[in-house]
Amino acid sequence: MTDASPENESPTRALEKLRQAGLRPTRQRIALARRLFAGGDRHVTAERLHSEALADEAGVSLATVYNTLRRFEKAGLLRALVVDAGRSFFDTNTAHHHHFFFEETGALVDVPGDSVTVGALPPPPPGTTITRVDVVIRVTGGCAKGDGAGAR
Amino acid sequence: MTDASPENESPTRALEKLRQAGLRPTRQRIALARRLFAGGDRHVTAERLHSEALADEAGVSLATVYNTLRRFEKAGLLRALVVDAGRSFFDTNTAHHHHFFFEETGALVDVPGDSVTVGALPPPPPGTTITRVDVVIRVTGGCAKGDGAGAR
DNA sequence: CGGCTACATTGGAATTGTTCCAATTTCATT
DNA sequence: AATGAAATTGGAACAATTCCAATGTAGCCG
Repeated sequence: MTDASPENESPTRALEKLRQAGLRPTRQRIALARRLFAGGDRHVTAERLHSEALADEAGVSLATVYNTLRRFEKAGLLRALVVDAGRSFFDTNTAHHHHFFFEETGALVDVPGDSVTVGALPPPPPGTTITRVDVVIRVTGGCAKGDGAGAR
Repeated sequence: MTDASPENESPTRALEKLRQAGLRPTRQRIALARRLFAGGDRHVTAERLHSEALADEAGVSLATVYNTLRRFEKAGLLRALVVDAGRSFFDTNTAHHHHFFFEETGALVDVPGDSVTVGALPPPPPGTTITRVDVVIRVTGGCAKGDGAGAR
């Protein structure tokens, strides 16, 4: 039986990620990395991850959650995105993809595969380079499940 | 000579907008509406608009700026957008269009015309309706001018 | 006009999400 | 085990925004 819940998941994947990023594998980082990378793709806020991590044996302070998320982001393990005022999401899927945003619930869900294509891009203003193109499809009315990672 | 600066601009357009939205044309709202709607399209933050409005005769408090922006938005006179953490922009162009975001300067500029086209949209999750699709093209390196309204 | 009422404005306090900081702890190496 | 660099932590500091209760004003009605 292969139980993939963050709790029981072998820390292998988490450790890999940390080593891959050249980050010291501390107790806290491992705990956070497990929660982030054990299952499928996730979209978490700092607060959410923190409250989850409280359940873990090694308590993790909110400051550390913020530090860690920022480090992970800088290391390319996460992508930050801002969709509504006042909170940032961190997306464990760093590949190029887009999002549904449920206006009522504030949930964020990956758009499956390549079902969004941006046609022509305008030339970037002279002297600039495009670093990334974000598409957010705002939807309303659904029963958005908390933290979806969309289809692959 | 047709001077279109907010100061001298006849309040006609501003008043129209207010009446159109069924909002009481108070001194403060008129002042703000003039600044917002007198020239071309704009992208302002609350703080920015507030500091501009201090120059106007009728002082406008920050609280009122926030109230007014929210009302204007609800009335469809403005569109709010959030691009980076910690501040909202209000866009006087409520038509369907997209944006360049200058990562260094935090400036936001309209993408000219229809030069971005979103190809296929995925079906919205069951039970939901798409309210809007935002495309943000993040660029870096340019000498972003403060508050651009892009080409038409 | 004078006054009534509902709506607006205001300053300041409160909230929220996030960053900063200085002191302590932990990791990795020797 | 000792050491130095890097990480963690609680709490203070911050910035953007909202809330609140008191005051002011627009518009209406007689």
